[in-house]
Amino acid sequence: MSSTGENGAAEPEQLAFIRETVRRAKPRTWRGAKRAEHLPVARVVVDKGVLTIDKFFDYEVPAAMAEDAKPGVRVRVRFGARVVRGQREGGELHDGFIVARLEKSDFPGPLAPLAQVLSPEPVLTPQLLQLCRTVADRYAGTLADVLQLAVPPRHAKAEAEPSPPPRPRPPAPAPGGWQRYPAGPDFLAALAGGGAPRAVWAALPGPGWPYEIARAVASTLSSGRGALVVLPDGRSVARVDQALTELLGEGMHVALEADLGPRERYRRWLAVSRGSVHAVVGTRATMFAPVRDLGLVVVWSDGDNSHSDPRAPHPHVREVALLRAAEEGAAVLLGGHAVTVEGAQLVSTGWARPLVADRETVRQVAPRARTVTDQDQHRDAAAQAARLPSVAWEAAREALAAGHPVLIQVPRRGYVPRLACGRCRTPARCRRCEGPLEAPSADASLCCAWCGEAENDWHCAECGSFRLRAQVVGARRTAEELGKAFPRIPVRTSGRDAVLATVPDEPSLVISTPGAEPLVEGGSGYGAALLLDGWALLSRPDLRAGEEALRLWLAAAALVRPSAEGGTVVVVAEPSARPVQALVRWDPLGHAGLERDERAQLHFPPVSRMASVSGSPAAVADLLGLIRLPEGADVLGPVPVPALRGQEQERALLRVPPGQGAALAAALKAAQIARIALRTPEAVRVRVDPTDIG
DNA sequence: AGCACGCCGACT
DNA sequence: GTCGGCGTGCTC
Repeated sequence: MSSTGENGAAEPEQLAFIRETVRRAKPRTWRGAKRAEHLPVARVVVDKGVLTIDKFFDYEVPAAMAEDAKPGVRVRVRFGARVVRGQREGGELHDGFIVARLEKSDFPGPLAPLAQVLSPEPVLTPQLLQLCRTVADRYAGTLADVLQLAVPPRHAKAEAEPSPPPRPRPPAPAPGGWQRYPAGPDFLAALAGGGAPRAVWAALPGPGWPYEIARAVASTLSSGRGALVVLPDGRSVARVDQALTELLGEGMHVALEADLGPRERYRRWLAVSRGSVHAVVGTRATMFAPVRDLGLVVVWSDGDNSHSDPRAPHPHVREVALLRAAEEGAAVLLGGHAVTVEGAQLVSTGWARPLVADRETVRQVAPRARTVTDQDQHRDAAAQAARLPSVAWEAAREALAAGHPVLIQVPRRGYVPRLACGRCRTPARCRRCEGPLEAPSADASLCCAWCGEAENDWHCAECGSFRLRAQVVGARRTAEELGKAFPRIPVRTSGRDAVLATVPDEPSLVISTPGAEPLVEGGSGYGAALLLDGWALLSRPDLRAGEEALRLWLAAAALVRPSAEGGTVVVVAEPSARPVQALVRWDPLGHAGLERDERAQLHFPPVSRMASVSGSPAAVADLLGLIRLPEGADVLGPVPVPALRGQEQERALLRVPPGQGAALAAALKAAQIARIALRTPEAVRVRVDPTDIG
């Protein structure tokens, strides 16, 4: 029954036909069929998350499947059968993977036979299974859920194609741009020598970082091991893909972009799984790519939210990388222009070494950064028309006069508080529930976006001012206003729906939301960057607001020419704020270290570990009543949170001291299982490492 | 989740 | 006696 997977030379049409037949045909029941003589039991992970709560199920291997039913292959099994008049009947067909072949089962009852081996391709390797198990445990999730993230859907045509033969290992590359980092050449040498160094890398500004990543990959390949690079978006994947092709030529690596289409994606994934390719670059799902003999894991810009998977149990690429490196003995390179608090934590515990340039090099390569508050006098009439502080206006004018484009970063609408104090920028909040205030129409009175309570005589809780400042001005209107202020200078915008890849190196205004900044053609960089409305980023009600603001600023500033070539960054924000200071000094590691120390004192993650539990008040209370928390755990809340689909919602945060993260996850999982057994109807959502802690 | 088995009250 | 209430437990 392995027709679709045989390496035969069937024509495409024929394969399509076979696939259709397989899908429609009702698999045999195999009742009374001969069973396999050797290892007649297949242990199966059934793809049915919640209700089977992470148990394996044993099935009998019919003799006809003895060859194909290897560990790692996809199978279909009947599950939930009942006995009618002494005979087993029915049971729903479910997909699953064989995890082991056994001589006998420890299940006391009679085993049902496997219904079907979908394909003889062993896609779930022992290492991948182990990784998924570890990730599921880390996030209090089920193995089946993680498998769905880790193993791409099968594509029969792609599977029928042979993968190319493996290429010989390349020679170790020269250090190149790594020479700019004192510890860089040694790091590469360790990779080439088969070692597993671990580093947190504060990448210098400029277009070099994809090439540094490519050299780290090439060094690892030269040791005969494989490498994995995970980036937050398709644009950065394309840049590293390009750098790898330049350094290693075609065929040494594959890129797993999201927009490939299922067939090409699976074809490339199979090339990795079959060992024909040893280097992979891609977005978050790439973290699970079954690279053989893994020597290096690279995560670029680990503070980027795209590294957090939106699907349960929400694993984060950085955490999977660390778990995987530990399991497979691989090196780790956690890089970005910014450094996350988690990165600083790895450095402070000594688990990873910092990979940073010395101050002198940073001064040479980084643009000059200036700060300005937006209350500064708009002396210049043109600057006033553009709503720009005059310092920013001057910087833009100089860069344009020198013949270079100017980048203007504008926070995305909806990313920031809707209304804030006109004097001190403190977000306007509801007096009853702390929700954000909003003005439904231009002249209507204020009301709370969460609880709807009207607010008729607002004044600032911090400074007492009665003046409100409206929402951040979006990219579109900024473009219009700047266009008037700089007549005859082309204005281009790049944003979520229409991202510009590059702009020419000529005078123009490039207005962009964070993450959509175009590169300047020729790799030379912008003459200046204006980072507008910094107050809005800094005042977000989020634990990570400062870290995130700095990350977005550094990403934009990294595209600007060095100060020696006149490159200037102007950030419109309170000059004394810590992220603003870190931008001026270009000291991301120092900033992350300070944030880490502060979080440690406040018992916040990542030093402590947290999980959130949310759902109806009754369901949350129920789970909190059942859970047996580890020593030293705190329960914060529950507190009401904005209603979901009209249902009242609460959320509690659970917090454990360092080293108790695994115990917390285990306790959460046990409590979830207990709840299902008690058949409490309403679901609770459990999230380890919640991202939106106010 | 479904869907069986199991141990106590009012019916033909 | 026995039909059926849904509490409890299982699904290989």
